[in-house]
Amino acid sequence: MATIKDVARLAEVSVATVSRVLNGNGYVHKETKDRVAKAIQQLNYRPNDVARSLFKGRSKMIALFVPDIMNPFFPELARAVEDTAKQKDYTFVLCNTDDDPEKEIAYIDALRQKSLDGIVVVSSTMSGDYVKNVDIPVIALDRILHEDLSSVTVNNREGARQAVEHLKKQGCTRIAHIAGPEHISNAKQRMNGYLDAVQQEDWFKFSYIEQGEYRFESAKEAAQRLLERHPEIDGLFVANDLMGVGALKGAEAMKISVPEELSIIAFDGITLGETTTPTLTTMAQPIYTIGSRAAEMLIQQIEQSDQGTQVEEFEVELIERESTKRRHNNDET
Amino acid sequence: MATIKDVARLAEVSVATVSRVLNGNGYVHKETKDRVAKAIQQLNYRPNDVARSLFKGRSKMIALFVPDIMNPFFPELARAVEDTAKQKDYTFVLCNTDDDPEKEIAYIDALRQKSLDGIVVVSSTMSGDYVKNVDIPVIALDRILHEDLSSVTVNNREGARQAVEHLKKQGCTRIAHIAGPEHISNAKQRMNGYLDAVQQEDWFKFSYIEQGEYRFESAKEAAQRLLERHPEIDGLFVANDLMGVGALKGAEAMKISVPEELSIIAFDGITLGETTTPTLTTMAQPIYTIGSRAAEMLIQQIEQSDQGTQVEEFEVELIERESTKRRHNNDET
DNA sequence: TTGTAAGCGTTATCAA
DNA sequence: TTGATAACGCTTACAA
Repeated sequence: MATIKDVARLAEVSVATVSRVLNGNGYVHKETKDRVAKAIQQLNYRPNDVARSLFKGRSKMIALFVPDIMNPFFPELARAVEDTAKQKDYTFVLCNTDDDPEKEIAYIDALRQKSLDGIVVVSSTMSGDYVKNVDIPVIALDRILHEDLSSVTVNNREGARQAVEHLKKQGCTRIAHIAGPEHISNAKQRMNGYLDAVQQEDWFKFSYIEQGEYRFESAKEAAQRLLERHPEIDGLFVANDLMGVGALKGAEAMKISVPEELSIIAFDGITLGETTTPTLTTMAQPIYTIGSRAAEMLIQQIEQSDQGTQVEEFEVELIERESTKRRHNNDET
Repeated sequence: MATIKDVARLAEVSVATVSRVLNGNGYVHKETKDRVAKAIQQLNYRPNDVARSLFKGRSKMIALFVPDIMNPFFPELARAVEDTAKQKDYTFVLCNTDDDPEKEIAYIDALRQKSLDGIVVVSSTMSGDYVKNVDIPVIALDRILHEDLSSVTVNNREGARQAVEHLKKQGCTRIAHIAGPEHISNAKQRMNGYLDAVQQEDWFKFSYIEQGEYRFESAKEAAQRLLERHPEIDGLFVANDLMGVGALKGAEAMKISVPEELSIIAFDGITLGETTTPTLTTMAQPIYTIGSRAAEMLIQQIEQSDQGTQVEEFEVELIERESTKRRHNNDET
C-alpha cells in the first residue's frame, strides 16, 4: 500500500502538503493541489486510518450492543445502525452481550483500546453508574438504562394500553397479559399500560398476568398455564411478538382457535408475525427508524460533544392482522 | 488513559522493558517484572491497540459480509462468527452488502484502510478475480465464490436429493421444486440435487420448477403459480426455509392443506420453520458450526499465512416436522 | 503557499 | 538484563 510519503515524493512536495490537500486544510496552490491529486490517483493512495486514529484518538467506529442477534427483534435494529454508520463513514461493530454485565464491560474495555468512538446499547443489565463513567458517548436504545443517559425508545405504556383497548373494541371481555422480565424497562412499561387499561375492570385479577421472559418457549408455556387456569380468557395482550408467536402455539396446543375463541395482540412489529398462521396482530414499533435515529444521535454526540442528554420517544402503530377479530357478543358501533 | 510511558515512569524502567513484560518477550528480571506488573495494575493500564495496529499493520479485526442481516438465515451465522472472533480476541465488524458488488468493494476498501485482518464472505456477486487480489485472507461461507478460495459450505446437492427422497418415501408421486437464484452456487446445487432425484421419473417435467428468488413473497407467488398450473403436485421441495414458509402461505391461500394434500420440505433449518403452522420439515444445516468454522479458518490463515486453500463441506440433516406426512396411497415398508 | 519536525503509543533492533 | 531509539503513517504547529 502506498503511503503519504510515496505520494509526496511522486508529486514532489512535502507530506504536509499532501496532508493538506487530503483534508482540505490550510492553503495550497491550485497547481500543486492538482499535482498531488494526480499522484494520489496514480498510486491509488488511501490514507491509513490506523495512523489517523492514533493521532486523533478517534477511530470512526461505533458499536451496537444487543443481547443476542439471533433474537428476531434485533437484526432490523442492527441493519439500521449499520446503514447509518456507513452513511456517515463509520465502521460498525456488533457485540452480543447475552445480557451479561461482565461481557458488556469486557467489550467496552476491549473496544476502548481500539479508540472506539461511541456505543448504541440495548441492555437492561448494564449498571447505570458504570455507563455514566464510560468516557465516550453512549445511547440507550429500546430500553432505558439510566435517567440521564440519552435514549431512543417508543411509547411502550401508551402503546400497550392501546393494544388492550383494541382487544376491548373487538369485543374481548376477559383480557390477560403475558409479560416480559420486569427488570427490562419496556416490559415493565408495557405491563403498566396493560394495567392502565384493565385495572378498574371488575373482572380483572392479578392472576391474569403471566411471566413469559421475552422467550418463545416460555411464552408458549405461560399461555397454556393461563388458558388452563382461566378458560374464560378471550383476549391476550403479549408483551412482544416473539412471545406472541409462542402464545399462538400455546393456544394451538390446547386446541383453542385464534381468533375465533381467543384474540391475541402483541408488540414490536417484526416480520415473524407475518409468517405465522394466523398472522399476528401487533403494535408495531418503527424499528428501523429508532435504530437509525440512535445511530445519528450517537454520531452527533461524537462529533460535537457539547450536546446534553437527549431523550426521544417514537410512537407505535396498530397493525391488524388475523389473530384478532371482532367478537359477535359485542355489537357496538 | 495511561500510556506505556506512564507505566515506565512509575515502575522506574524504560518503555522497552514494559513492552517486554507486556508481550512476554525477551528477558526481564523477576523483580522488575513484578514492579512493572504493579505499575500496570495501579494505573489500570491497557495497551493502545491502535498504536499496536499501526506498528504491526494488523488490527485484530475481522469482518463478516452478508447480503442482509434481516434475512433470518444470517443472524445465526453472525452470532457464530462473532463468538469465535471474540474467543480469539478479535473484534467483529458486520457489513450488509445487499448483494451489491459495488458495496462489497467499497467495504473492502474502507476496511483495508483500518488494517482489517480478514473477511468471511457470504456472497454470490463478488467477482472471484477481485477476491483473489484482496491482500488479506478471505473465506467464502455458505456460497462458493471461486474455485481456489477457501470455503465452508454444506453438501447442498446431496442434501437436496435426500429431501426429495424423503418426500418420495412419504408417498409423494408428483414432486415440484421452488428454486433459488441460479447465480447463487448453493441454489444451483440444490436444484441439481432435486434433478438427481426426479429426472428419470416419467412424470417429471421442467415446468415443475419455479423460481422463488430466495424471498418469502416471491416464493409464495411461485407456489401459487405452480399449484395452479399443476394441481397434481403432492410434494414440494423448496430451496430454503424462508421460501418454504412462503410456499406454506401460498398453499394456505389456495386452500390446499399441508401436509394432507401437499407435503412441503425446505432447506436450512432456521428457527422460523418452528413457528409456522404447520411447522416446516427441513434439511437442516449446522448453521452455527459452519459460521464458527469459517471464522476459525480465517483466523488460522491470518495468524499463519502458510495455509493453502481449504475447502470444508458439512452435512445437512433431516428434521421432520409437520409439513410432511406419510401418504396413504403408498404403503411400502 | 510550502516545508520541517514533533508527536500520537506501540514494538523491535541494537548496543550496552 | 536493560535502555535508547527508529519506525509504523499520519496531522499540525511553527518556521520559512
